Amino acid sequence: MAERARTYHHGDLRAALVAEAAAMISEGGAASVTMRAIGGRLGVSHAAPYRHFPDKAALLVAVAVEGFRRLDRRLGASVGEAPRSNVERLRRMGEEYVRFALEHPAHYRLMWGKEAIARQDEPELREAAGGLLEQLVRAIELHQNAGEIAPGDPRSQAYVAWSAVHGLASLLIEGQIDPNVDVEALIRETTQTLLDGMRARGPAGLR
Amino acid sequence: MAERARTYHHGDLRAALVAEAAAMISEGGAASVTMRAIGGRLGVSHAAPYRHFPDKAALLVAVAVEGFRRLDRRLGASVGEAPRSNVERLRRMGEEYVRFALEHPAHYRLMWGKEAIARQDEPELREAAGGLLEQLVRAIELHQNAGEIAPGDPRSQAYVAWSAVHGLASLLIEGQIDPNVDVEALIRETTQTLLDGMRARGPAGLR
DNA sequence: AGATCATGTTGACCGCGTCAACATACACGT
DNA sequence: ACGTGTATGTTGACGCGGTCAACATGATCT
Repeated sequence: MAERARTYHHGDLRAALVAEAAAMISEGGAASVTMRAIGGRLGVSHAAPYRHFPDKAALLVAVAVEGFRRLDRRLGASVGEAPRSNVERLRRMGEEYVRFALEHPAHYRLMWGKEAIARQDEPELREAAGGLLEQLVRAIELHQNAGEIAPGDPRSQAYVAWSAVHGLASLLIEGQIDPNVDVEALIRETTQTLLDGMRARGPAGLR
Repeated sequence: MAERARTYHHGDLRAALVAEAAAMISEGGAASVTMRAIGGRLGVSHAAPYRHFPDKAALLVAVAVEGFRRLDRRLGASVGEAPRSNVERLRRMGEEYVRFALEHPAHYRLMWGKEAIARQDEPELREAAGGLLEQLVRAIELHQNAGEIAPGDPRSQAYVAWSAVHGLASLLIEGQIDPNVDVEALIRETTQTLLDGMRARGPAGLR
């Protein structure tokens, strides 16, 4: 981001808008992101963004989508180096998921701000979030085949796992967790409990 | 709510504001809650609310606090009728927690909207949310004493459990879960997996 | 070169949060 | 009963932010 700001036309305003919005979210929280401010920071008029996004919500959706993609890539990378047994993949994905949220709290929050975004349908958003789920499902299937976790619909198991890490991430981000607790330990305990629960059920059967 | 609207003074505007705001949130989502609109609906001027709350955030905090209290009471009630063994209490609390969120999505969302509320410190809010945690901790201790779940710091276990149900509630509310899945079944599977994970760990020990 | 479309700019509108100045009514000591 | 102070409401204004319409500029294609 160093070779423009020259003339009337910007070059690639759309991308710049998304990037700048993401940056502002990280710096000053979602409230600091204003159409006018973002335009100003890019040396462009307050209405320029409307040439690329129908409204603010659409811009935010784009930012959220980018967040999902980033998270997706990161989970993929974290799993690459993991041994493929002993639910190690799943564990790493879970831990990495929470860490991502902790590193980018405002961005993560935005990804979930249906209220703020309104567009719950936005196909792009659904798709981006769906990618995450897919990756989770694949990891679960892998562990299932290895007999490391209980058989069953991998999709619903994925939802369970997702719930656990998303919930923990939310609690941490929103400051609901006593600052004295050891966050890393809590993350480990959460994933461990989750994985224990997903391991083949005892003879008592399900339910 | 039927015997006022008579004169200059309202009687108990403060309470009415909180109630009305809560109602509007349920009806039209958080975005529909505006200081002016709420005043209008109560037959009062647009600035009247400022006699009771320093700003909008404060009003929303009050609404959120009320939500936490309601949820707290509800969990307490659900546990009352439960057998006190076999992690039944914990299971019911978890299921009831998620149901509450599903029944009052906008309200539930507000309770977590740090971004929307800003006041992360607000002692009242912390206290209300803390009450929930306390109740959870107590249930866990009870089951621990009965040897039904693993020993260990009940507080961190409570965070784990809270994470799971809060995460599931969020996913459901935000529409991240495939509408075709059986929600009730998913709730049961989530709590079951969680409880299985919390049950006394196998001989392999922790971690 | 000329026409056309995409991209920016300017200037306005409106709603919302908030504040200051003013109004009213209730409470309380006399 | 009677003032009078304080809590509670009202009015009007300000500024900000989202958005739109009208206009300007520049790239692109022939």
